[in-house]
Amino acid sequence: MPPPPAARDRVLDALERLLVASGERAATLEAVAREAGVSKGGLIYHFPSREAMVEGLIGRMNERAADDLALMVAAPEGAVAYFLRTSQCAGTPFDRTLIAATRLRSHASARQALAEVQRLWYDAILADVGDEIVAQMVMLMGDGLYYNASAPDALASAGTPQYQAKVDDMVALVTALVRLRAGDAPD
Amino acid sequence: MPPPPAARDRVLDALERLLVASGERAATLEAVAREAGVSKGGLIYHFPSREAMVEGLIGRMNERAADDLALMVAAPEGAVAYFLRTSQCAGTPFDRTLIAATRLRSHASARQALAEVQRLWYDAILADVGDEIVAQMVMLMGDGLYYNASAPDALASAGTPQYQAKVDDMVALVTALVRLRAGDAPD
DNA sequence: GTCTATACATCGATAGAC
DNA sequence: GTCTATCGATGTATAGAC
Repeated sequence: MPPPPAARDRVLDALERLLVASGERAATLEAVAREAGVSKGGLIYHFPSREAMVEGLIGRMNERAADDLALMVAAPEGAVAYFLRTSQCAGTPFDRTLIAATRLRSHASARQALAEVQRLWYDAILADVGDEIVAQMVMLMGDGLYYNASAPDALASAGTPQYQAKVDDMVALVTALVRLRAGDAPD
Repeated sequence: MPPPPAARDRVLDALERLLVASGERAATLEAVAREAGVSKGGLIYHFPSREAMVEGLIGRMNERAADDLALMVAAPEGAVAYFLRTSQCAGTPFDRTLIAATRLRSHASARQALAEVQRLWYDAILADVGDEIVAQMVMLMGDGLYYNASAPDALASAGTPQYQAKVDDMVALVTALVRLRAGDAPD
């Protein structure tokens, strides 16, 4: 298969930046084309409609999520530690794509894709901790980390040593929680 | 003080519904006016610009958040239990207003108002659990609950007995975690 | 494959009748 | 206090040159 045209990826990059920084309202065809450094006509050659452009971003999100999931299940530190650590959004391409996708939740296909990613994450986390409630707590914490990291202001402070340490503490607490549930169940 | 004009509140109600169900892009002046059952001119009498309408919603969010915080600190079950229980979004007016406000995060004033609400919540939760990391975990879980509840699909399934029980389990686990941290600190 | 030019709808906002 | 009518700007999309 031939490499995808570079302009197509530049358009999706631009779309992501606008979505993350300014929300869906700012991500018009004109603004995206300008941000990508192409004309409106050039953009529309790659994505014949706005909806197609949105679908293109969702497709990219699915691809990158699959790659990330493979890293997650293979992480030597465990799925939970990997999940919480990467949910703090250090600014990887996948982070940007995922946050951009959450700005498109008014589109049913984006909601569906995000729900599927969440399901896969949950399965991996459950396999790691072996406890449904703890797994759900971890999922909620991951959602919360993404929610907080996705504020345009917060993106700067993400990945600082203090923040890193905080997440490490949380991982330790979750581990303690798993031991607590497995070891001395009250009843 | 005279009662605020009913049309003004109807407009904000309509704005909330559109934001929650369809996102900011759908919340145009025309659509909001139609949903509220007034004309565009009638809407603009109450909110002279779209920005003023957005500020109106943020103002309502601040009012309702203050009321909710008072309930939270006075809750006999404790701030954490109250916080997690209400974060599952049973569909109260405050829930709708808060979720609608999260759809406006591209507006700096909305981000600022939401950050302030979070700060007040955090203080109340910290006072309850007395442990910074646990308090931050609870905050993240609350954000996660709101994130998941705010999907248009999810609003139906919120508040079911199963969901209620899940949150109760999480409250119990947090309580156990607090005891663990307070009682037998490893070092 | 990318551009310019343009059509047509809809947006936010104004003016003025009632 | 609410309406209708309308403006200029901007939105998505099309046609066709290069």
